[in-house]
Amino acid sequence: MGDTMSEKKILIIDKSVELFAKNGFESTSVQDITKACGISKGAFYLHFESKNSLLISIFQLFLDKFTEKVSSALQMEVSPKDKLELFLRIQFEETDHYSNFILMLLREQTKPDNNDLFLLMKKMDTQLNDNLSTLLVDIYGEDIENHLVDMIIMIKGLMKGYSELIVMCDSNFDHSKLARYLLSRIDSLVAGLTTPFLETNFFNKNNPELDCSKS
Amino acid sequence: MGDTMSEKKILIIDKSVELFAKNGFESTSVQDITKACGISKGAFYLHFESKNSLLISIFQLFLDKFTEKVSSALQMEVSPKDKLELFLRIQFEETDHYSNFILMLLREQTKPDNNDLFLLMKKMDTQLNDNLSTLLVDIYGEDIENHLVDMIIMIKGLMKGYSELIVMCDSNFDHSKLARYLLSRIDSLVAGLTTPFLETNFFNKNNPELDCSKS
Amino acid sequence: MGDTMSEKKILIIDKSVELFAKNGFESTSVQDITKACGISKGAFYLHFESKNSLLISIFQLFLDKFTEKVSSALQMEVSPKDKLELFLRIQFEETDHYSNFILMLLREQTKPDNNDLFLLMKKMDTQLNDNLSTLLVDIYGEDIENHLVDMIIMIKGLMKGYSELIVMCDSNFDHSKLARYLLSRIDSLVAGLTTPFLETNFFNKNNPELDCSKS
Amino acid sequence: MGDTMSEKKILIIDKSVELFAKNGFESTSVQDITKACGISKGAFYLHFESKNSLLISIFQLFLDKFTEKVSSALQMEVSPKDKLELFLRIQFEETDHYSNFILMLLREQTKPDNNDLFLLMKKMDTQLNDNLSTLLVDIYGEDIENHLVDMIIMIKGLMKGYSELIVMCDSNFDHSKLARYLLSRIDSLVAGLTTPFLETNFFNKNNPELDCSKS
DNA sequence: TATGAATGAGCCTTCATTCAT
DNA sequence: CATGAATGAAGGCTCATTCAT
Repeated sequence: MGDTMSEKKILIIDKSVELFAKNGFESTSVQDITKACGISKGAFYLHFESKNSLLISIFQLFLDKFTEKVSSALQMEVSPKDKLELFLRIQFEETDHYSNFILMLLREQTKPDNNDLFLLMKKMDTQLNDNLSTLLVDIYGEDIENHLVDMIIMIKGLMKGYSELIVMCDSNFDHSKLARYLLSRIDSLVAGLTTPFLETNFFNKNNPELDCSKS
Repeated sequence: MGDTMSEKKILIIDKSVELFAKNGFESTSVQDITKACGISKGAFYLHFESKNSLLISIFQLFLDKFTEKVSSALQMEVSPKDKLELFLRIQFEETDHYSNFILMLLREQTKPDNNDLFLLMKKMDTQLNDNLSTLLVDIYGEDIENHLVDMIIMIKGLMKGYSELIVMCDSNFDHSKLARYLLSRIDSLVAGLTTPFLETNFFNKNNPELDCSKS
Repeated sequence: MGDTMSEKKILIIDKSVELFAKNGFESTSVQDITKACGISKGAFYLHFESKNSLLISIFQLFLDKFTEKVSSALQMEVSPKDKLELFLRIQFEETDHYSNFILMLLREQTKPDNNDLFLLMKKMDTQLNDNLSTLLVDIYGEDIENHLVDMIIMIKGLMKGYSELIVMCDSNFDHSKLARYLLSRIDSLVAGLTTPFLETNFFNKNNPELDCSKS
Repeated sequence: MGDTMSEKKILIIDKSVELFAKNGFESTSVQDITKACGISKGAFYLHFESKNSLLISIFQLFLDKFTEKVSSALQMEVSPKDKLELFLRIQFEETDHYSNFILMLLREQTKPDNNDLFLLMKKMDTQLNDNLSTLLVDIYGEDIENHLVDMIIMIKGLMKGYSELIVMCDSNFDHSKLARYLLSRIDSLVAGLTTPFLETNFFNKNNPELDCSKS
């Protein structure tokens, strides 16, 4: 997986992302994929161990790209608020790109074989939480700490609300504008905070193993 | 379906909700269901026409209960704000109950046969939007109208954020307290509104047929 | 079976003849039959050992009625030619009545269980052959004997040709007229006979066990 | 279907013709077929879309061969009577080959899916009628026209009478001799014609759509 | 590398038959 | 006599995966 990928492998991934997104994982047969790629069924298994491992490869690939984008954004020398805006924009951009596939992913949860996938998704969510934490503290100072958990839940909620719009409609939203809009909403939310709903250590306390912070 | 259900039928629904939630619809075989119920494969078809119709029955059942609860809440003689609070609480309570199943539902979108299901979900979402609209105008007056679409998207996002928590963790949240908390957050959001992101007629404009307001 | 039949049993036979004729034996379920009769599935098995035994009962019943009609006709004191005419007419009348069912019967041939049915059909055909033999000799004298086998084959062919018409179309043919018409054709055939095609002992020689004279 | 067929496909057709003929279509499972062929269940679907489409393929195949044989015969430069003889011989030869299967075919009338099959059979019968019409007029002149419908019914009856013999027994009949024999019988029939039984336009009048001339 | 025929487990569904009531 | 819920074998079909070429 870490290897540079062959053209064929990339082709398979591209086409299958498309098909999975459109029809779902279970309803897309290996045959469908190979036909879309113009290759033989055998060729598929030359590149992937199984249909399931393809799914994991795709997600891994997505996660890698995403992580890289985000971390390079976070290293830029701009104000914390600009960083959060950038961060939000990246979320929307990536959602826009992988959207349907991501939606589909949410389905194939806990099957024994897909446990690897589950772990990957958990890892991704943890990253997201950590990044948001850091950004929020950078922006709003240490006073926000009592509200961190709530804020993260809410921000992810807001993002998901608009992400779904991006997925469901083909609306070509202006991601930059949307990011700025949400930044402003976040400001409002923070301004009105009084008593937190969730405890500060909520993420650590709940389901130490199967962490609750899964999105 | 409206009939009083036989014990067996209820058993099948209960177990299948559980299994669908855990493994997904496609990955749960009728065999799995009947085994979990301790009945024969044939017995399943005594109660449901098909695996698919079971899915629809479940959703219909959920929708009926939910609709009833909501509409009786909306008819209570309390302040608009109290109504919204009640409304939110009901969402969380119901989510808590059907949780995983609902999550799973979001997946089986495109299958031809599940078109009925899709329509049901669309209907439910439209109801949700309408109810929220009315409540918001009641509370914040006509000035909110320009922001209705954004507010609905955001409120649904916030609710979903916390709903997922309810689903993922087994945390016994205080739904009342959560509703009050969110009410306060909604106040903050409204207080900070300036320029809307989405147009007022967004729901009507996008995919008139296959309305975008699907959640 | 020899017993006088209960009303219920007759009801079942009537309805099932109809259904078998319309949809075929395999495609008609016991459920279909009991629903058409307005009785429970259990009641069916009170009257018939199995679906298969029902089939045999029906055929037996048909055969009994038919045999009786024919034999009473053959005992009438009329000219041999009139007897043949009567004989032909009965064939068409019965065909008209049981038509679709008879057609259907031709299908469920040799299945292990239906061996009884096969024997019944063989028996019926043998009777038919014997009757035709006697009548032909009565009419055309001993000279016809060399041609008996051919004549039987041909007469049955002619009858079947017109029987199919009766079955396929709903044409209300005048069975009497048709019988007279065929009588005339048979005359023509006999008039032109020269060298037989089949040997006199054809029916006895071929397949002693599984006699070839099956229709 | 027009393609040259793979050996495997031919094997499946051969074995299934045999099994269908012996047990009927409904009572022959795909499993039965594949077992008889020594292949796996899945392999069947590599060659045929469905069990039903196999049936149609077989019939189509038979019809093609048959049509070709007949039409090449009809183009030969011989006397009309010789043509009819040839025509009859071909019927018997082909019957001899596909025999039981054809018999079985007559059964699966009403199934929705088998509508294609029904149309094919109707087409074949219409061809048969047309060919016989032409041949009869060529041989017996225009005087026969009033009797065409009856003659066709009767000739098909005679043919069926002997065809069944071919099917039921394994008798190795001399098809040539049989054809000549029947030619002579047809002569006798024509010689004795007086008043027709069926009207000239019978085929056109009855069930214009679902023509009655189905055999 | 690449192919695609072949496999066989598994899926949804139907249905003849049984049996407790 | 009558019921109908329950059974489970069997049917048509799909599909991930393998393997000889």
